[in-house]
Amino acid sequence: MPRISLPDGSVRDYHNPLTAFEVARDIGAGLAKAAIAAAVNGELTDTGTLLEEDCELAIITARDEAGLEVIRHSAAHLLAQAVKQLFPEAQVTIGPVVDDGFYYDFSYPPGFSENDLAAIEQRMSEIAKADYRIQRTVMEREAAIRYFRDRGELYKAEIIESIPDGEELSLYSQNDFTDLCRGPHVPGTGHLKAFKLMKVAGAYWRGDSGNETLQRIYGTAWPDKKQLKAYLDQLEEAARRDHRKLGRQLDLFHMQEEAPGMVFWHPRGWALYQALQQYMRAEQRKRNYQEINTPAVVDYSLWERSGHADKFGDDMFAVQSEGRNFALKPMNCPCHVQVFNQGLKSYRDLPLRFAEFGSCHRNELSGALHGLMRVRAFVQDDAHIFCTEDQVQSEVSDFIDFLHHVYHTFGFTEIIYKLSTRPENRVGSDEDWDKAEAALAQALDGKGLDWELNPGEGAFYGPKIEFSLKDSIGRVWQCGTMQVDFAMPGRLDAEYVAQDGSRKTPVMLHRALIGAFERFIGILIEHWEGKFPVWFAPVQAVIMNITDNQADYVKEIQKTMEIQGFRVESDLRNEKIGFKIRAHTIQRVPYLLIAGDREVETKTITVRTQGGENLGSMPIEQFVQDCLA
RNA sequence: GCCCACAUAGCUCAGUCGGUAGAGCACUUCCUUGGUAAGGAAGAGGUCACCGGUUCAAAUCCGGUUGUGGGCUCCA
Repeated sequence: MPRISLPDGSVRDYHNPLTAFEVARDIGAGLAKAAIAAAVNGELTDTGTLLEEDCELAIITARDEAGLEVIRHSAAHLLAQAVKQLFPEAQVTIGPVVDDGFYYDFSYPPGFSENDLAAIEQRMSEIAKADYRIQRTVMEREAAIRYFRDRGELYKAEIIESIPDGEELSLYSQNDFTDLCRGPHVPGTGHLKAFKLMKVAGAYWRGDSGNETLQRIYGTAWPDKKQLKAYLDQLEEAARRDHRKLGRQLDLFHMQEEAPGMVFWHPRGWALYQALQQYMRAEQRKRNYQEINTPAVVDYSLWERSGHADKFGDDMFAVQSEGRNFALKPMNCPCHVQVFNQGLKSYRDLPLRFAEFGSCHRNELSGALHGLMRVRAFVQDDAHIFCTEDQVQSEVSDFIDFLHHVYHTFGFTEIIYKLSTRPENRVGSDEDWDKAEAALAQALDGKGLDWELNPGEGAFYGPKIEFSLKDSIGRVWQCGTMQVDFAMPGRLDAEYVAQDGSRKTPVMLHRALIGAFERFIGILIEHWEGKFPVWFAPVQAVIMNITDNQADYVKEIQKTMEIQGFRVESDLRNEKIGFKIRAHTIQRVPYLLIAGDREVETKTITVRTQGGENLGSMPIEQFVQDCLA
């Protein structure tokens, strides 16, 4: 005699056990038709779940966020069924829901091509149209292993073997296809109305690059066609912000075959770079960092002593000269310790903060390169803080304030915080790790930040906080970092004289705010869609004449402003003013200054913003004061 | 590095069945001196990424290399 409580507060009594679907049908035919899952006492389950006892029941439809996940998960099964029908020798592995969609990994050594996707998607549509019922069954572990092994699904059998004993194993069947799955799933394939296969990619079995490469097919799925279209439109919109496209359109930088993963900065792009560097330099100075500079090519023995040769090895560019082995530095830390080691340091000198816009080269895997986001030559806003253990937490706390100040200046509000803790292979005592991890966690908590724990992901020498930002299509890129290091100062013989006259090894904090200039600028280009604020814009204003009569006047104004340090260009081309305005608007120049006979006469310029607003005529001094200063 | 795809003029892209290449924008010259998102005309510009193969003939078909894009792994 189950008593069912519904979300609207109403209660229904039934004489016999019944399924969630039957309750929905009892409430209304429309709800029954839309039902794709159910929440029983808050737990998501199938609409076919039998309700035997009193419970709270919510019928989940495609409008619910949980419903969307169910749809995507079922779409993954739909994909797997279609693939098994078209490619019977393919083996299924896993098919989870991801942001905006789903994927399914198959073992299919011949590989899928993009042409196959169209056929698979076609078959998916047919299966969806047939509206097969999706049924859940439960199986014993051994029976399930046998079941999948008999069907040649060795990966599935392996997955089941790795599931702990005692857990209930559920299988979902639709027509000729059965998959191991926790569920829940939509009641029938007909509920899957709007999906699209996006791409095929390689992926490693169990995420290990030593394992077999599986074929991963990505897809997206939505409650209806309209939402699917909105999503596809949004992707197209995001592509317009792509920093590689804008980099070309705005003439900021280029890359070419002869220097894969390395950037040729053009005048306008380099202006951005300089603006960012000068800003960071000024902010660091305010916070008592001392700027240094260290060599880009360093004898390999230093990398052996620092431990990087072991861990970084192949990622370093080797340089040979006169029989000596050098490497282009992949990071700056060992060099900073060399600066620290010059002269005897006292505890009174700590914390000592060395900053360097350090040029690094890393021979990244060719497949990892990605526009400005992942390059082989980059400059970090790197700094190393040498301090005592007691100073760690306050330094970390100050650093987070610094980072927030900078990120907010650039308009970033969505920052992802991750704390990575001790890995299995590590140096340093457990007490050291306890202290360092606690210092980082307390600094994060002290700021009231919402952070994520990454257990075991820390560096071998210490724990770290990662600060990440998103690009235009939501990909997450790490920018800032704060790492505690117990190992390197000792390995490289850094020490200071403590209060009691003894020699002690300082703690070293590795930290960067923007991370790599290249990546950060890439993110900034996408963040602002190339419409940089005036202080940051490569060209802050373009002055243009109406006719040749004003050419000298325009040149004079350009000179005046350049002397004051502004980035100003003139456009004296024999073109109509509308043409020039269009050209520089497309180039995202914040201010367009127009000079015709009227302006020459009154010694003014007429100001138009990038957004098309007319600010009227004013003397050049007023423009500088109101708009540029 | 691995999987899939792509590479044609400075840029964005056409190029069917294998028969030696086309547009728009940009560029150069001339006309036009025009007041807030494209004035007009003419011209120049390509060993179709590179190397090899098939063929009477390759931008086109096949193999390889390099680079790029989307993922995986790795990472700032």
